[in-house]
Amino acid sequence: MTVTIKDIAQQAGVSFSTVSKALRNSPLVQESTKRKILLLAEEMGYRPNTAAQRLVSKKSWAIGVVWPSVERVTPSILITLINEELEKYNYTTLLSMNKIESAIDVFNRFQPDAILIFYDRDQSFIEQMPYQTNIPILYYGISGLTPYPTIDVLRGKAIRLAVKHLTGLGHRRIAYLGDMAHSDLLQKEKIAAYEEEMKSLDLLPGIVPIQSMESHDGYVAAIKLLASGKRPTAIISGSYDLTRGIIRAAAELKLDIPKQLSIVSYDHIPQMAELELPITTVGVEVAEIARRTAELLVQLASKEPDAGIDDHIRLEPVLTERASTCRADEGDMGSET
Amino acid sequence: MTVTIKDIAQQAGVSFSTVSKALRNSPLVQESTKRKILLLAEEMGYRPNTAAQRLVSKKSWAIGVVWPSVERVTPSILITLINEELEKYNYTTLLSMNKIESAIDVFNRFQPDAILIFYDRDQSFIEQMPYQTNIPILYYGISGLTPYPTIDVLRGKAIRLAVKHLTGLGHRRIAYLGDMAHSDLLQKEKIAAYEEEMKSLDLLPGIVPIQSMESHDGYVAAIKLLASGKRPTAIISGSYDLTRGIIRAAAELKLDIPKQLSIVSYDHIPQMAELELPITTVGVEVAEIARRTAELLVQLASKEPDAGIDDHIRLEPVLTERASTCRADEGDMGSET
DNA sequence: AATCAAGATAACAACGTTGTTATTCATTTT
DNA sequence: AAAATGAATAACAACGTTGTTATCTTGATT
Repeated sequence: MTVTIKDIAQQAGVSFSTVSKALRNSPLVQESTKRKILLLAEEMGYRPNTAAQRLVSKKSWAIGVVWPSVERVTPSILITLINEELEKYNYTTLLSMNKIESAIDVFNRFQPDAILIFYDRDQSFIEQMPYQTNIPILYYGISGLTPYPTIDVLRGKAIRLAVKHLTGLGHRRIAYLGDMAHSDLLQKEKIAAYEEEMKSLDLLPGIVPIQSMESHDGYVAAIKLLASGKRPTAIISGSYDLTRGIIRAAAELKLDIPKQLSIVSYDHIPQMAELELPITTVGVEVAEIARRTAELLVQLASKEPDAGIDDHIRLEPVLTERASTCRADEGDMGSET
Repeated sequence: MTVTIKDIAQQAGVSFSTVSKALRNSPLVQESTKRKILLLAEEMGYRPNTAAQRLVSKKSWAIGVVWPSVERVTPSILITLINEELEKYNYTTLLSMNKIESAIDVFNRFQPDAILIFYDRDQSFIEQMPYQTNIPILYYGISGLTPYPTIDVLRGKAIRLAVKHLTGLGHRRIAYLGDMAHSDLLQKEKIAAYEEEMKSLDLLPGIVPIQSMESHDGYVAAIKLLASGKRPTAIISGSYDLTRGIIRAAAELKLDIPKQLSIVSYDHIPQMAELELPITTVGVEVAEIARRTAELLVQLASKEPDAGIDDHIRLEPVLTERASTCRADEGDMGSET
């Protein structure tokens, strides 16, 4: 039913190996026959059989991604960008939404050249390691806890940058608004850094714990925080989604950003600059994360035991100053407790 | 590097074809050798090479899904369930997050046995049809507009059920809260049905248009709607996400559901019963959609030009009464305009 | 003891590619 | 004119499976 190189060969009156070479633009076949074959292939609707290619070449040109059905914005942007980066290397991205274990099963059957696993706080993944597979694995978002290559952001450092930026602007009452859910190690690292940094500056940490990371959670928490008497002059937000909620809350309470409230948000994504009010951010630019992740994946995929590749990357965050932060207004400033 | 049946054969001292048969549990090989081979395979960490299997069997046992990076809850649940259903048929689900055209490209290379495309309002998909592929395609969520097999919910009918239920309970002021974005045909069908049904009952339709389908949009719209003087006694919500927003709004305004406000929501998902207040819903149970979709996909995948399969399915919605609706309270009822 | 059946295993072709090696044929070189 | 060269193409093996066919045992039947 489907067209193979043999069918083309017959039509063209050449051997099938000539067709193969012509399609791969080998210098071993004459220009004129090459053109003829290419034309025929197009006409006949030829599509190479990847199973056969894979069988002989040992490459699938696919990267499997374990995608823990996330609904948050930032990871969703990240995976989109990684996909784009991988396309540049001629790789195709395939997602599996199963739990890690069974996703690995799927990929064992499908044999992508490498697997990318996103850390998911709902997965008790540690017990299951190491996974039963011989496909190289890259973990995103969790350093130090897996035997596998990892790429991650120095989250703690990002938060420290935020604290320093705000104290540098004269702020003393700086609250942190973020997820404190039980097992989410990514969030924990940020919170620990915040507390440490504040204490080292002799400031009182004020953490607003919330259960989930949705925008509305940020809104509710911010309303509560800002409506109280001794409100902070600055907030560090744990994510883009939360920040949107905080902005809504501030608008509702008629608080001027940044005059009455400075905001620094984690998550360095383009959307931050496109909000009604451009937000000062800390974090690694999501495009850079994507670039580095894709690069590392491709290295891992090419199996050459190249030895020397650095496969425990922690990316350096930066602070990007935008319109949401300014000097603390002395008049509006509360006394530190 | 990787273990093949030939390696096992050598270890076991039998021919590789015997190994193949043993692994597939053929009756043609002795029980004792079968056991020996199975054991060896396990020990040596054998994994069948799917490329080879596919090459000879012409089946990939995979279904490709074009997944338009959706962040809404319901489609996300749906795809999860479809995945589970397909596993029962031994199929594996692979997602591609590319735009339809390039997702098709990916799948052309990977050759799943069928492709499922989710209708996405952001895709101007119609111009591109028909797609360049010979893999069978199933469309979800858009009937009548594609030449491809389709599975869909009778959305209009669902909304009519909602209107009838509410009028049957004596409600006359019934608002519809849903997305009216430009090009979203799925939403349009619901709105049209709502208007028609209301008019046929001599009631004045009241549509609250919103731009997006996120929970917060529902919240904002509901606050505006309910805080006004002549508020409706019932709301029909266009989706689960919106409904959550509406519930929050009602709580904030101290409106009792259902005494002061009845709610019927589109989207028949289990989560509806698990909210603080179980919600009356209309729609096709998401598990049923998943079941029927998987069933149809498998039929399409098995290529047999079975002729007789019905490949334009529209599912019948049902109304599930829960705690969010009750008789209209005469006292609280506004006069219809 | 020679023949037959059957049960068990081995051998082989095929799937659609790629890469290597062999063949053909027209040219150039002697 | 015979030999050497080189370009173009053909032939073939290999990748790891599956399914069909062939071969070899072993024990039962005559």
